[in-house]
Amino acid sequence: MPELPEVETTKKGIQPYLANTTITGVIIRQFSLRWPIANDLADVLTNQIINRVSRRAKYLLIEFDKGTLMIHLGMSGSLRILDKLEQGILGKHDHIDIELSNGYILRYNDPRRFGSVLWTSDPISQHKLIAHLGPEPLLKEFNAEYLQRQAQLKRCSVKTLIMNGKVVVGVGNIYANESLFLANIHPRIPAQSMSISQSVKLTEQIKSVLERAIKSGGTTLKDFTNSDGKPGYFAQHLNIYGRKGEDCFICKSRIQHYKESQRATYYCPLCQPETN
DNA sequence: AGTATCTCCTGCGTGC
DNA sequence: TGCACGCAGGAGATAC
Repeated sequence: MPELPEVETTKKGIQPYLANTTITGVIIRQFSLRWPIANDLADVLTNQIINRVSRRAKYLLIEFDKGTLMIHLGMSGSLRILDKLEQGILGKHDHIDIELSNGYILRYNDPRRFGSVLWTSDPISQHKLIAHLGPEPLLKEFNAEYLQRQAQLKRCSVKTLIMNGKVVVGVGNIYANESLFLANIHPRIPAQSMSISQSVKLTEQIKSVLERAIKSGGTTLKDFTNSDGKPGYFAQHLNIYGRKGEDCFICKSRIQHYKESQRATYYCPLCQPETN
């Protein structure tokens, strides 16, 4: 399940193979993703030159003179660069191949098909899936003062707050759990009840956990063409996520679990008190 | 208008 | 061994 660090790692991995190449062909084997693939996508992309690859929230953006290809990996999507020897080996759920003038192929695989591949000729910042998004978590505009201000405007829990893409992008369920643990904040407290010092700790920990995950994801970059296409947090040490009933690494309390907005939520009752 | 719930999908773990 | 089942989750759409 790619979160922001996995998307960033993917961007860094594919960028060197894509920039300044021409798309020579596109093979689409499965049109039914989160949104249907446009029937003319292959025609639109073929013969276009890729200018650069960027990222906004969890969208990978492949930029051309005429527009942008927006790729979201959803829950289970991945992108791989394949060299000539690998191109004949087709795996299950290999939905799209984008053939490049340098001989490599960019292959999109997505078992659960929650992802999307969309073309837009709009200025990307004005696209409806992008325009309303909150700040990038690693930029300065995401800070304690900002988060505190947003928290005052919302009637939801602090966990729901930081997972809201209009407030801040890229904080998925795993990193929401981890950053709240590291900031010693109970996930269920009302956002409005957060103190300034808690906002400070929370923004710091969100940035820290994402930055560390990106760094560890980077270790897979060197064999990106041969990797399984799923770099990321698996290699990373998780303090709280998925550890229901196990002992907290800090205080040895038993880690608790409940569901919040249909999402698995974990916390340590001692490290993350529900009252201040 | 702001929140909460629903929804898409396949792979995996569990229990019989 | 195999089957049925429940669960997992990003985030837009839909329902309140």
